[in-house]
Amino acid sequence: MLLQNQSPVLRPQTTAHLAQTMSLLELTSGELKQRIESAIASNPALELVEETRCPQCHRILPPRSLCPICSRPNPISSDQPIVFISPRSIIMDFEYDGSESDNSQEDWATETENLPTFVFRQIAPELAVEDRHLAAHILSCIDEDGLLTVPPIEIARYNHITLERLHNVISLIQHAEPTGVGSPSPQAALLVQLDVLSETHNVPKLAYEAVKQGIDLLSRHAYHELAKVLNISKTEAQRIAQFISENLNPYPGRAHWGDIHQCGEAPHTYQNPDIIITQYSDDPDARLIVEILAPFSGSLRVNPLFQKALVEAPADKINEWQTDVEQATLLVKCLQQRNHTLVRLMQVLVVLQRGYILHGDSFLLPITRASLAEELGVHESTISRAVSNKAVQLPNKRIISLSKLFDRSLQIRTALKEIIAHEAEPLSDTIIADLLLNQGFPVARRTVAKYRSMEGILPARLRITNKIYQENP
DNA sequence: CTATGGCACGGATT
DNA sequence: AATCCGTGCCATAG
Repeated sequence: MLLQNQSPVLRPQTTAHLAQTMSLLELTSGELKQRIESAIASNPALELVEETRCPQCHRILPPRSLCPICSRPNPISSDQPIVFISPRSIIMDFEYDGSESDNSQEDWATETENLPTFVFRQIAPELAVEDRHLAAHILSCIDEDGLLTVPPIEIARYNHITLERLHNVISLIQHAEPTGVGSPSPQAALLVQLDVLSETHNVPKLAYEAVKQGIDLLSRHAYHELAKVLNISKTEAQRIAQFISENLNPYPGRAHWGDIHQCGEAPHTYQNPDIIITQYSDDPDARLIVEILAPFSGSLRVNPLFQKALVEAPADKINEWQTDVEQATLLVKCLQQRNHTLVRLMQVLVVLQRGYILHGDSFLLPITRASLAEELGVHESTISRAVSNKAVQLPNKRIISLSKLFDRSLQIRTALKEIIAHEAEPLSDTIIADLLLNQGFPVARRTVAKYRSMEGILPARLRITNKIYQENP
């Protein structure tokens, strides 16, 4: 019966199988959840079986499986991490208490970019119902820096509304966390931040003017000119500049993503993890535990009862039922394939990047997707798909994009930041390139320049001699 | 003359 | 096949 069933199913659909596995691979757990929910809703042959729990640690487990952690004889230290699919679903609850449930929610909730979601949640209560769609639209236009790149007029025209109404909504967005998000320019973001800051803190009187009139001077560190414009002394100007660079952020979107300024519990993070890495104990040699989050508790399978019933199916239904079973089988298989791939991927990856996972940016090894693909014996595009769009939570509670583990330049960029942070006097790009070479990073001078601008570091000429850097790990 | 930013090419990524 | 990123070459600013 099995053969009868499967050969006609699998042979013609091998390509479909492959294609579906691929498409499942690149899904976030949240997206996967939706995908599976809709599949279950439309296909009676699919069944979600109940979860079980490990008697010792109460982890939720797939049915009939042993707890991957408690069942290990020696779980404490080993090079090999424990990697497993964890059906606990701490995932993606985009609902906020409002009575919101219309289509605009889908628009943004399914996006993998979560800064918009984060902001939307905050402003939702204050938002008029008819402006929700508008807010979602605006938020979707925000770039990684948290700035609104599309000119407001275009948005207004597109939605057929007045500029005034648009500006009301934008202003609401700007005053949400991170303050200034959704501003059309760094300058506007700074102004909003000053505005908010002045309600609770003592803001230098001229800071506002400095930003308003001297934004370009400020960014070039041209203090004498700034002083002239504001009609104050140069040291005054420097003080104001200092205040601004310490308290304001021209790119509101960058603040929360990478930096480690809050070490406590994870604050609002913009992205829900797909993978969670924890340490078994405080021992630095302790084994790493990698949980790949499945989007539902329990596990998915083809309903055996339905399959049995197939034999006695009424004549008019038999075709329909048959395809249901076929599709269900396919989906389950693809899902297993996805999980299998992810597990193997993480197993290798975690071993390789252990240093980074435990000790931070400067230990990141430059791994290429291609090399990993070779090691695993899969096509590189498979890795590429598996890696994209996924977020991973590290033991220190930071959530980063999985693709960061493949970032060839991060290690160098942190080294570069180190150098500049500790420099006694501004070093030119050429010298920095040499220093990096000594540390084992052969980078071109030109590239140093690029990394600098990436990190928002000014050219040597414009740096102050003994600049104090706020961000120190 | 030196330090940088812009443009374009080749390899990696998707 | 389209796109992104590191790099080399050249023009420009100081």
